[in-house]
Amino acid sequence: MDSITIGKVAKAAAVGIETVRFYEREGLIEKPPRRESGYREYPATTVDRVRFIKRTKELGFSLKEIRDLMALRLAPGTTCGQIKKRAEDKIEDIEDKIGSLQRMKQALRKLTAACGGKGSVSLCPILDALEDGKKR
Amino acid sequence: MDSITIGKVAKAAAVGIETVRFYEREGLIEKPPRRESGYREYPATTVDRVRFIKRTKELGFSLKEIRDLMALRLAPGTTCGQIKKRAEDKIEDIEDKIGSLQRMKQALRKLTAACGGKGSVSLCPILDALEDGKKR
DNA sequence: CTTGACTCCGTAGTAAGGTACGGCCTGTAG
DNA sequence: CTACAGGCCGTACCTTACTACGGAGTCAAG
Repeated sequence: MDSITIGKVAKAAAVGIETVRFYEREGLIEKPPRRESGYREYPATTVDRVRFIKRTKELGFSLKEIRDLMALRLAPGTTCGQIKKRAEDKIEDIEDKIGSLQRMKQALRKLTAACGGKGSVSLCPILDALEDGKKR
Repeated sequence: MDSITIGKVAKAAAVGIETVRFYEREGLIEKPPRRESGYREYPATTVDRVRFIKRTKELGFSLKEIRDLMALRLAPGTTCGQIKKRAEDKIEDIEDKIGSLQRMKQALRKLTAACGGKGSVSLCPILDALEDGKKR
């Protein structure tokens, strides 16, 4: 008897019970067999699967991408290179996001640099610059 | 007669009409006076306001933060320094996000470096590492 | 005057990733 | 045997920032 209940899975993987049920609904984990009572009976490996999801999510993959990744793992003929490609694509995604954030930061830096911080809002160069568009 | 309809505001600010109505509902722009027919009559300055929202959003502020910012602008006694503080706080937010993304990227880099890209998925060091937790 | 573009409103849906609720049934320790 | 913890289900709700829809009334050009 190595089957465990949903509560144990959740606890072991450090997620909520509702999250496990949610992942099941979303097709991220297999529908487990049930007891007579309807209770889910998970194999111990489900914990690993949930942890996999959790870690992969932390690397910036969406649940959809994770589902794809797992399907890929099961598909016959998938090579390691295909997985690597996903990871490399994700690195690019992340780099794009970083670039975008850095541009935001630069723009904000310029604004704060222009603002001495003194005086009333009506003269604030930050608000001024944001509102520009036509006047001034 | 310098009042304009919602369509003109939307077009001039390059947003959808629904967006303008949405901003009104959300308290980001004033409720404009109406014609007999119910049509909104915007002062031309509304375009600047919508543009302000748009630009500020592009710098990473949420609509809620933008609402606060605008309230601050109207509040008596607000200093330019308070606005500057918001901008500086936002820079910090952004830096945090960048840091988090950089950590993700590093982790992904390590994974892809470990993977030659050859062989079947069952041996993929990427999937392996993500699943670890206990086995291996 | 007619036509077609514009606007009105309220409600609902979208994506993402869960979280919560309520009412009921089950499992188990003491 | 009795609590009480744990699990079941379906549905609704959360956040953010919109976007869409339907059916109606209105405006302006020709």
